[in-house]
Amino acid sequence: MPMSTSRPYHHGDLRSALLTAAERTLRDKGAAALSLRELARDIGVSHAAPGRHFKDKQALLDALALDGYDRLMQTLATADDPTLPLQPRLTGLTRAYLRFATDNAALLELMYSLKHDPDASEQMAAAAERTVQSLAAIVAEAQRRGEIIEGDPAMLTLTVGAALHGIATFAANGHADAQAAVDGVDTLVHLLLHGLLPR
Amino acid sequence: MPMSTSRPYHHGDLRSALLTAAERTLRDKGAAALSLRELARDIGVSHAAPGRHFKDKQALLDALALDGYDRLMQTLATADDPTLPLQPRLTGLTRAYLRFATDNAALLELMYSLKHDPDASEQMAAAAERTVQSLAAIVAEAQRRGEIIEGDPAMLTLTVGAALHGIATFAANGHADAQAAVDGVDTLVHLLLHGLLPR
DNA sequence: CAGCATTGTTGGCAACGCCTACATTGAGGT
DNA sequence: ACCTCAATGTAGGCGTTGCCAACAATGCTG
Repeated sequence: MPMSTSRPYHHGDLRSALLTAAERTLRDKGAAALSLRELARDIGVSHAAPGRHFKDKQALLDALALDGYDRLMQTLATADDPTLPLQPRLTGLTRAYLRFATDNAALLELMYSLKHDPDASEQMAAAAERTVQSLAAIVAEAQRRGEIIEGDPAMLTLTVGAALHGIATFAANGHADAQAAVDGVDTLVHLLLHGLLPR
Repeated sequence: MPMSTSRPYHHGDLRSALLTAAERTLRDKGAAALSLRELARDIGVSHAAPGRHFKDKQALLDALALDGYDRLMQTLATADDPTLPLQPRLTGLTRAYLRFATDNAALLELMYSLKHDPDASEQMAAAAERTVQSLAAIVAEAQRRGEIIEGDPAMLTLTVGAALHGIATFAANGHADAQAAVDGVDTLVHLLLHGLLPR
């Protein structure tokens, strides 16, 4: 493998090299600052080479977002401890989501961005749906155990999911101080479970 | 005013014309598809004219976002009925926010976007803060009336705000069907108030 | 009415996304 | 072993964009 003197004509794994470099740029300078030509320069290939692997700039962004969903789901799966009672279990999940959101703010924004290619949008929706499903499973299980009230599990999931997503985006955008948000997770989950009305 | 034959040298109100046209493009084709030169063409001025009113493309986007905050706050203020008990009051507000989010999805995405000019970011944060404050006032008032539990009002506000914001972005992004979200508002607010635990 | 700040115009520059034609490579079939 | 061919990378060009500088028209203000 003659890699020391002159780069071989074929890069070998340009596609993943592009994704890695793009992820870095996304993290550092945001999605709008991402340029295919600049990526090509950084990697050391010609300006048209990326076109072989992504028909579009948007196609690359879509791939990045899809990978983000995978990583998010894996993060949540790792953080989830099914042996815990509901409240600490949700608290842990929320913390994990919050950390992911603050660590990957630009990526999260991209994942939730409105303009993806129609077909990529389907994959996106499917990925999001899988994430929601894992939450729905937790809710359904808690219902079975009698830990939480009965009622349309989809609505319960939607409510919990909305709260989690909301706090995560607040943290990612700095609308709520990140550390304050993390500290407030216990309270937030508690409020979600016990409600705001006096008991 | 010689406006019939040849446009006068000065447009008269180019700044607001730009904002209006930009709003339309934003709604139709998204923020990324917005081009200063195209706006200038549509309005009928030279391609450099917008530069007199917005130093940057980002400056125009920032102005658009700030206007969005104003409109959102006005929408919420109009929808708010302080004479109502907490639950229907919150339900009404949530519905209004949901409608705004679905009617102005691209604008909302822009408003919550990460990359604004630093000074514009301050105004942005201030605008968001004002919106949160109006919600905080409702929470505080409900606490005074004994309608909801005591405790750090900031945390209660954060929780409610996160849920509202989450459901709104879900609806705007189509992750939850818009109509389903609207129909679910009653349930969502009810869950927020009563909690998920059995009583 | 003279001067000057405001607002618009023209032209140019570099960068970008995307396209087409061509070059190099590796893998599979005979 | 060869030959073909799809896959991958290169070179160049086109149209558009954001931004800048130099110049022109306008209208306010002393």
